[in-house]
Amino acid sequence: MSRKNLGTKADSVGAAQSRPTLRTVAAEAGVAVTTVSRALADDPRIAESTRKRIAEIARKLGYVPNRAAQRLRTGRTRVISLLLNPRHEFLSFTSEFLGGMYEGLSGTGYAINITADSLGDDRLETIRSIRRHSLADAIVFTRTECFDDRARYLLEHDFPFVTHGRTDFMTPHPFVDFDNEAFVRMGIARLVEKGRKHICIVMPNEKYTFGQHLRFGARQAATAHGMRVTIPEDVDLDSEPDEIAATLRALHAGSDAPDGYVCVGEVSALITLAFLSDMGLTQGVDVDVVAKRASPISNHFRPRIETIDEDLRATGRAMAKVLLGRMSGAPVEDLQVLLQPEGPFAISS
Amino acid sequence: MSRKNLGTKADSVGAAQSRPTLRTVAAEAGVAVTTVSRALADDPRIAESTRKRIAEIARKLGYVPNRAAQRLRTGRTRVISLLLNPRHEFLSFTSEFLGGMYEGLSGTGYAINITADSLGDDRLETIRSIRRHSLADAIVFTRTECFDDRARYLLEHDFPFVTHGRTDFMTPHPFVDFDNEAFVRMGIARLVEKGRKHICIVMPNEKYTFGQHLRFGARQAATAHGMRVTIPEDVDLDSEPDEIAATLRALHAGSDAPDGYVCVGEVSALITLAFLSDMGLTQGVDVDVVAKRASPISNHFRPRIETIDEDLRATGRAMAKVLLGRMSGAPVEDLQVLLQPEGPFAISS
DNA sequence: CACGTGGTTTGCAACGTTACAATAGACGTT
DNA sequence: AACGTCTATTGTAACGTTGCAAACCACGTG
Repeated sequence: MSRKNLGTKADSVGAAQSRPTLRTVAAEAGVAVTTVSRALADDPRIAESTRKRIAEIARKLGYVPNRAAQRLRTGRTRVISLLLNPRHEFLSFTSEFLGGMYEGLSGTGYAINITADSLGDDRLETIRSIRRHSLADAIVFTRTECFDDRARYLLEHDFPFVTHGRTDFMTPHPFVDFDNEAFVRMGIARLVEKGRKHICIVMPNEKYTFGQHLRFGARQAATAHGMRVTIPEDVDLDSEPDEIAATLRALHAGSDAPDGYVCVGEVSALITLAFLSDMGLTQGVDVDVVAKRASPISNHFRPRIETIDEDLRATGRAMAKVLLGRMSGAPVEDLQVLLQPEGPFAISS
Repeated sequence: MSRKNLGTKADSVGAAQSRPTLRTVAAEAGVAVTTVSRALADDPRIAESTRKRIAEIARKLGYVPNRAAQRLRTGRTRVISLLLNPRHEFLSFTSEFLGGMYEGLSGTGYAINITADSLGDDRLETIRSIRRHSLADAIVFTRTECFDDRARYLLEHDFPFVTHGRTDFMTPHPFVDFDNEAFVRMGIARLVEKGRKHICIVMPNEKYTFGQHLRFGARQAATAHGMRVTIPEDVDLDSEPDEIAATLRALHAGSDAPDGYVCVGEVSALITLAFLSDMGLTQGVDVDVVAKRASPISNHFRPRIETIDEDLRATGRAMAKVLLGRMSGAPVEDLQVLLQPEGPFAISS
């Protein structure tokens, strides 16, 4: 039971119960610890033959590297922090996106760590803490703002990060974004095809860069098609559903009410459909709705609406790729991805 | 620029740029490293006066403990792994739940790590890997099955875990569950109040324990109220929406069609409402629907349905509490939480 | 005045890994 | 035969923390 190790170095069997370490493997292979470390890291300085032999022995012994020791030694964590805002990210967004990131990181040894970015008052505090405690090698966040303080902080400290969405900073940084301009143009074009004359965009948010892109794309399309486009002010994605419904109602009450709606997300779509239902308006007759679909739940919305898709799983995968690129020092121009919308699709199922 | 440290021990200033360590603090305070370690860990062996003094110095120097070193030394990670199935958990479920867990763990120094539990073929492999690589101190998973292989494995290896949902194992283990029996009884009772005669439960899954509870509760309620309850077979939560709709349609086509529906989740509710809409059935007239509400999106469903709430945020918080309890060795009977449904509520907004 | 007795504090030795400088062979060149 | 020049491998020393055994220091006691 308590067989003690006597030899300090030459014990090839030794520690019966605990996990094998580099030393165990080295003893078994009759080489130095360093050699094993290098061999397993595919260091070219180790001869192919010994490399193979050591790999085989390590496999046989069931050796797994101790992450904590690696972290201590190298200072890198192999962890990526995903910042989530628990007040906002209650939607399917998170999971699809997460799944994609996970796919993209699988096999790389990187783990994803969830961090809520604003349980306290100061969301920067969370990021500072990640940096100071070395909790992650890189940070990802969403709902990027035009002059995002998080991005500014991370740029200043040269800490690897990737944003979902662009910023308006002069300094380029890695991002993955959805082409919301194209999205809104497509949405409006589709509604124009259907003969709609006055289109309401529900509900971009000026604060976020993607809101700016939506506005810009909407204005472009309005000019191109010579038609009316309304973007309600003082109300946005983050507003209470009641407020949003009230705004839509007010807009509808005026003369020249919208007869087409482009919804920028799934909650927006649900709210819009609820509004139409409450007002007794019929989709496809009185008005038409086109919405961004980012998850399968859109398929079940009734009345059916047409959708233009944002592939969040692909977004997550792209995010992972960009992250890995950032950490291996790829040039920033290769780390800026703009994903295109697909559609419009009529929901069939 | 390259000022070298000369003294090995007595350098109180030294390393200008890098993070202060225990040694730095010790040097500054003129005490041993061990003393600092103990002082910061509130070890009673350190005199109150020195403890305070050291704490103050540590604060001033901006000392933060190196997690990697702590992990290496203690063997504990301060990480909790949340297993998610990327094929299933695409819903708001995840985020609300996550938010709650995060709240519950905030201030404890524990981080949440996301792990997809079945990107490969074998979901146990993921868990083995967590155990073998010491990637986490505890594991959380959802969609618990009656004889869950994950739970069995973790029980066998005495690895801390908490399930969302119960199992049928004899060995008790920590869990947090929602009282689905009570939920379905409430749902049926409400439909009975509304004069409904034949109720369909959409769509529990036999495989999961919660499906069993739903069935059991439904049968109980059926007997109590002397009414008909149908639980479609061969189709469940995880089925394709098309199949589910087809089943509902088939059921509706038969004589004695259901006139009341209890939906066990938000997707189920959306699918049911879509089905009703497609069939031209009017909620509140031809049929009534009661659904579990687990996130704010239910509020926007139209036609409005009554809901019975599962508070996922509270679930997450309870989860965190149970986890902490498990890791500090609390008796298992204190680590079994059954949360009650609230409602029924008529959606107002 | 020597002597335990507690409460405090100290040094040392790990934990498992990797970076760095050094060394041992093998081999062709002068 | 002595010399450099590779290439493959080795030892040693950290990284920052905590557990353990030992030591210190008043202080009251016999």
